[in-house]
Amino acid sequence: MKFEAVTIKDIARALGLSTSTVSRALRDSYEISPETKQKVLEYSEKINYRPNPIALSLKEKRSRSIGIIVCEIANSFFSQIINGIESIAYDKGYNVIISQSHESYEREVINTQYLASRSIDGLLVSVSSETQDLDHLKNLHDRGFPIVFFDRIVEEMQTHKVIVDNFQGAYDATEHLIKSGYQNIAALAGSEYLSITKERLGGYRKALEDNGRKFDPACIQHCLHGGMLYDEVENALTQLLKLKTKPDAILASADKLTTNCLRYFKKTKIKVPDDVAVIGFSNLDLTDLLSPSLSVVRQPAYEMGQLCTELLIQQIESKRPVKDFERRVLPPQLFVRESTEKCKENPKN
Amino acid sequence: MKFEAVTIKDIARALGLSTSTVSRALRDSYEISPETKQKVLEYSEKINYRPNPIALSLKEKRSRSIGIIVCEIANSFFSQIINGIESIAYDKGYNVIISQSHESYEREVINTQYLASRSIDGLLVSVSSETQDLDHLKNLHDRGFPIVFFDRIVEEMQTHKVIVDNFQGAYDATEHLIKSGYQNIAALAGSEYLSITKERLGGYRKALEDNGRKFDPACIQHCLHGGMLYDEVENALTQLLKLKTKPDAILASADKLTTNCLRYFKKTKIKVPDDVAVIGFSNLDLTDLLSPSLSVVRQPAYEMGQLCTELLIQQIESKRPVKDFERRVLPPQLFVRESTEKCKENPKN
DNA sequence: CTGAAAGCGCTAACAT
DNA sequence: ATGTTAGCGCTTTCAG
Repeated sequence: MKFEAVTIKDIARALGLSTSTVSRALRDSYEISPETKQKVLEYSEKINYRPNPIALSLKEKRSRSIGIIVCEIANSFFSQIINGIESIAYDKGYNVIISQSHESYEREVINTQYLASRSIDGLLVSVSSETQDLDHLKNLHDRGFPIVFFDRIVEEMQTHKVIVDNFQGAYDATEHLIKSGYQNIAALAGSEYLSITKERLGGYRKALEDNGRKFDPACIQHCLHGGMLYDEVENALTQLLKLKTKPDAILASADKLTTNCLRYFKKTKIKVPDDVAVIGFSNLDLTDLLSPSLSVVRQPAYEMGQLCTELLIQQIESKRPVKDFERRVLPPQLFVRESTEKCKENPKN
Repeated sequence: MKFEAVTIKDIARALGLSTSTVSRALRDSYEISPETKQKVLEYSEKINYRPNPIALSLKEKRSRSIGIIVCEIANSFFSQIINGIESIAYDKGYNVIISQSHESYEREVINTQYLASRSIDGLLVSVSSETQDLDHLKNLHDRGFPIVFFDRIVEEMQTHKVIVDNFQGAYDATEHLIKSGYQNIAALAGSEYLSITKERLGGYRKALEDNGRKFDPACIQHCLHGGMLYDEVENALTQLLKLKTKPDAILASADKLTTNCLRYFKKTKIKVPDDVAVIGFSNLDLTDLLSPSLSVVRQPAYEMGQLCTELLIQQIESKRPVKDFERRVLPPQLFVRESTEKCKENPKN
């Protein structure tokens, strides 16, 4: 069942004008007499005329839509990012087409190709946990297709990039743990391939070293699927808790890692923060409701979404090829709550 | 910076053929000789030819994209619904364009018009809390535009509708509270305009009456924004707690109502479930992590998304106008957890 | 000031 | 088996 819309031709026929006159009248061209304009405007208003954007796209060779590739929209951080993206996109007359990789490299490739073939004007990408090979993106990029990376970026490609200062976020969190008196701080990290993982572990390590602690790689466990699967988190934590120097604090470096970490501790009746403290990167809106309330490093997700969209649209609309790519680094925020508070018997040192 | 893609014309020129021959070869038409096909296929493979979907859309008068209108994607229920929608849409070669009303009627109207003008082939709608006037949707629907409602439906329009059995969900939750020994069960409800609110309150009332309790309208408070604003929830609860028969249990009828309700109790140091029990409609993935863990009525969101998308695409692709509209009602699931467990001193009766 | 015609990429009816 | 042409809706020269 097709939905037949009114066209410029219908207006022309009804008013005894040519399509070009109608077109010009609608765009308020100076070449059209006021009376004709008046007539055209009135009539198209009456029949509720709307230009066909597809015809426009064909002509202008642009679709006014942008694609987004994220791992999962059912994730606070990404849904907040998407809110930011949409707010700018709609303002500028673009619509957005969202696709999810579910942390699968294969799906990321398929989605990229699908989006690219759907005539989007540009792409906002946060790569999947599994992604190592970047040909699917490089191909597009090499042909001049606008791509902006956010959050999980890729150093090998020259594009705009928007991230949070992951190093600093992890540094602050780790230092907070140290200052609160925790001795053995382990890291529950995401995929080793991800930029964010490397950056966060970098900050973790530096904070330890700056505070005279020794950095031990054994205190790091990676979860390839970024904590999306409960089992990988359980395995990782089991490993960590088996260490000779048993951790008394965990730094979880992503949303799902953090929540699945809490889930594991709840399941195994390990008390937070009495037995082990937990701080995580998280944009959950509910961290205050958990019990104990959760200490987190929070990212300005909405702003990140806005910023990368602005950069992308700017590039799409730029007259000449963009050569100067920006790397915008936003500050994370540390929220200290109960999950990293030493119990009263052992006050902070 | 435009991104110039390869067209059928380039292939034709390179191979000394006409565009129609190339077009036919690509679509494997029987009229084309095997040799020509071979050549065309090879060459287009080589230069990585992709048909321009916009040109196709213009020709076929369909865009192979569907629009979604929801209040908020940063809401578990809706992000799960969207996952379900995407899974089917991508399978069938459609892409989805999501827009958020943020519970504002005005934005819903703007988004509807925007989407409609972007040549989508159909629309999946869950109306905003504020929506009463339906002209923006009726206009489209009257012109034969495919619309499917889900979750927050609208009785005045003859379309496919996919919902959960809200009446039953609320009935079960209320009965569970009664059976657990709670005496004064109040309802924290969403906007009075919404179908789901009416259905859920219907179930609440019936369960009370079936169990010999009297139904008191004073025990219901509505939040126009569905709990999106903390203040409206705080006000509503303050009212409820002032009642002469102070509630010992709350039935919250939506995700945000539930979480903001917990937030209020946490803030005011009201103990759940000792001072007051809480059960809510919620699709949060974290209800088990809350403390006390939260009893909920959960909706099969993913399946709802899949189902409404199937119905929509079926209607879009139907040869003749669809007259028989379906109303699919999926079962909700009750999960009993700690937030509605009477403390040990007063065991269940 | 207005109209005719071409063209965006593709398909299909109509030649040949 | 292949080519020519028209047309999808719209804008934009180019001609009056």
